[in-house]
Amino acid sequence: MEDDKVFKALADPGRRRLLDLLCETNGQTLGQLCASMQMTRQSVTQHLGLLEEANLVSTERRGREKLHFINPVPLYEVFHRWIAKFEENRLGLLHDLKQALERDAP
Amino acid sequence: MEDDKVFKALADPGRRRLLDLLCETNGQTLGQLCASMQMTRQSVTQHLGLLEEANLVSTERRGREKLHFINPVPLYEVFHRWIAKFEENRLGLLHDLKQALERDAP
DNA sequence: TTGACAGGCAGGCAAACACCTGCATAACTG
DNA sequence: CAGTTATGCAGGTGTTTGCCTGCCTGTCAA
Repeated sequence: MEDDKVFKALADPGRRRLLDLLCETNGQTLGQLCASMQMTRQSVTQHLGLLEEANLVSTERRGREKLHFINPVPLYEVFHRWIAKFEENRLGLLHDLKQALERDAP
Repeated sequence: MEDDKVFKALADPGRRRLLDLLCETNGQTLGQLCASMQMTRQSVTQHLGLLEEANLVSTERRGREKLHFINPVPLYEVFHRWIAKFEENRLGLLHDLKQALERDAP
C-alpha cells in the first residue's frame, strides 16, 4: 500500500534528480533545490510534496525557510523486499525457462 | 536513460502484479495472465508491452500462443546502483542532518 | 514599519496514462 | 473446409500528471 507511493514517486526523472541533489547535499532549502532544477518553484514544490508523502524526504522549517532531508529507509525496505522475492525464485525461474524450452523441442 | 523505463514500468500496481504472477509461474501465456488480472486482455497486453520495453519480461511465440518470461536482471542492476549510491552517503547524510540541527540550536 | 525575500495556495492546460470497445489476423481442431 | 481459440491492431474516453501563471501569507532586515 505504501509501496505504491514509493514506486510512483520514483517514476519521475525530476523527483529522482531531487533525491540525487539531496544525496549530495542534504538539508537544502526549496530555493536551493530550485536553482538546480530548470522548472518553476511551484513544480519543484509539488514534486517534493510527493516525495514527502512517500516518506522519502522529511522537512523542517527554519524561519521562513524549509529544509529538506532525504530518508533512504523506505527505499531500502521496498527494494530489499523485491530483490529478495525475485532472488528467492531465481533458480526456479531458470528451471521454468528450461522446461518451457524443452516442451518446445523435446 | 533505460532506468526511466524500468521505474515507469514499476510505477503501476497492475504491472507489478504481472511480475509477481510471472515470478510464481514463469512462461505464462497472455491468456493465463489475463485470467488473474481483472481487466481486459487488451489492457494486459499494453502493460506487458511496457514491461517488455523496459526489458523486464521477454516473450516467445509458440504457435498461436505467446509465452512471457520474467527478466530480473534490470531490476538488480537499477536497484543495486541506487542502493549503492545512498548506502555510500549514508553516514554522510546522518552527519549533515546532525549539523543542520545543531545550526538551529547550538 | 516597509520593503525584499522564502514559501504556500488555487486554478488552468496539454500531454500521458489506463482502461475500454470493435474488428482483423493467425493457428489449432473437428 | 468451418469453427473455435489466442492474439494483434486501431481508435475512443475519462482521469491523472507535470507544468505553468497569478496571487496570498509569513519572515527578516534596514
